[in-house]
Amino acid sequence: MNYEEFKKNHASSSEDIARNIFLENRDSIRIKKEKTAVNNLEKIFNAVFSISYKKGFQAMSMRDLSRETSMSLGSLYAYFTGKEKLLGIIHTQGWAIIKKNLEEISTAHENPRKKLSAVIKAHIFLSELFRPWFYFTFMEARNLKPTEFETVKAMEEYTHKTLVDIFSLGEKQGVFKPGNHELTSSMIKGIQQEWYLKRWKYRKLNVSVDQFADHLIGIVEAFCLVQETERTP
Amino acid sequence: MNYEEFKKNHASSSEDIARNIFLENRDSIRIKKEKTAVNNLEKIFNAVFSISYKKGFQAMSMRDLSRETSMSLGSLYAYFTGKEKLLGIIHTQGWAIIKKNLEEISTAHENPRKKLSAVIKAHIFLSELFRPWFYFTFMEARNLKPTEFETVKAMEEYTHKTLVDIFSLGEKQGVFKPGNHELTSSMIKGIQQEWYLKRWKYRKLNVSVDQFADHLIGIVEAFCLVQETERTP
DNA sequence: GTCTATACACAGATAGAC
DNA sequence: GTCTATCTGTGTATAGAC
Repeated sequence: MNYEEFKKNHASSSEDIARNIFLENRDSIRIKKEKTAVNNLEKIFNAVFSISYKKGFQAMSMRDLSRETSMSLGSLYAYFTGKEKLLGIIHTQGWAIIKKNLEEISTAHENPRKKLSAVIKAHIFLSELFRPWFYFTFMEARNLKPTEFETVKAMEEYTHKTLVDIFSLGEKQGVFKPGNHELTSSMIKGIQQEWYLKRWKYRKLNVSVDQFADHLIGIVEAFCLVQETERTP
Repeated sequence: MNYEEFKKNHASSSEDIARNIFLENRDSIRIKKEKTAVNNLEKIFNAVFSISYKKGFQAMSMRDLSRETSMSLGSLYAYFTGKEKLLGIIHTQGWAIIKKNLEEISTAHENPRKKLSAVIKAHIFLSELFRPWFYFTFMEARNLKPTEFETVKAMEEYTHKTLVDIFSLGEKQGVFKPGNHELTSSMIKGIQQEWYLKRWKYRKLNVSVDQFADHLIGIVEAFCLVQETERTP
């Protein structure tokens, strides 16, 4: 599985996401016509990502957002009740996207080695496909209300646990070496984060998402796979 | 070398740092008595880290800072000309600390394997020792003026290059396998960042900084060291 | 549905008494 | 050196015309 294939199976356009947000927040959105609402929501979220990427969500003023979307302040407030609500919507939606897609993948494959590489790749490909959502969710998590922040941490632990379980399974089957799987999994997550946090760096180094994913898998397998020589002495 | 040993050789107390900041910014600081200035600067920086950690530098108001330091607004402005200047001082000082210490280390050791592990460890230990500085420098880099932001990127490339050079040297000497050293180095940096960005997680997992560093080195060596069996067939 | 105009709170920053 | 009081700009948010 490479990125192109992954994209075909998992692509939801940013229009689909906007529609989803519209449907889930119909009560707080004052606009009733679906087509207009979805269109403008898409514009709004893109603008939020663009501005927040440069200076952070806190530093983004509603006037900035108004300028970037070419909508007036008054109009903006017809789409969400306030800046905090806007933040909440993005986080909720962001995690929904990630969760939905990751769950699909981690259940596939039997063989631990294949399972491991599939899950690691899927996570990276997903972060590439929804990069603004991943970046935003990581960088702006501090601004969340405690209850919302808890769901973020829970999600972090869920993806972490997925990896740990695969390592444990593989160890039991004698495919992976024993070791501190918690730590190994955390470090893998750190590298995955590197991909979407420092996208500019890899663009500059001319590294494709497939190269990046394969390199990571190479490192992980070198560390955890039981060597041929050890299995057939 | 473990963390305790490292600490003894490299510890500058937060008072030392405050003194350094005082000496380097004497012209913009209105307070003349060294003892008072150093004392209050220390209090100020600790407060900035504490508040920024929770809600970010942008969201921290001068009134927040006044409350946390038990100093009045007027007094604060005797120590720096404005909020932006404060940000600049922290970044400049942060990078100075990191650079000074890393340069000392990367010149030691001849053997590439030892050199690699020393540099990787040193970086992690340093980030542990000056965690607030590392965390702040990473999370608040977006708020810097372009010129200051450039020095941050330059520093990032400097530490990156240090690793790449060690891998190249080791490859030439037949100690390390050939491979994409740029990518390997980047991934190591990602893991190092993981340590100071998610400190809460490792506290919860009960992982010490020594364990973390050793585990990382284990992974890297499994991947890049030329195997015994390959060297003596 | 979208706009302009405006209310009101709070930000950063300074002046000047002590 | 430190304080209180205050200036001025900008922020979020809303009311009401079109």
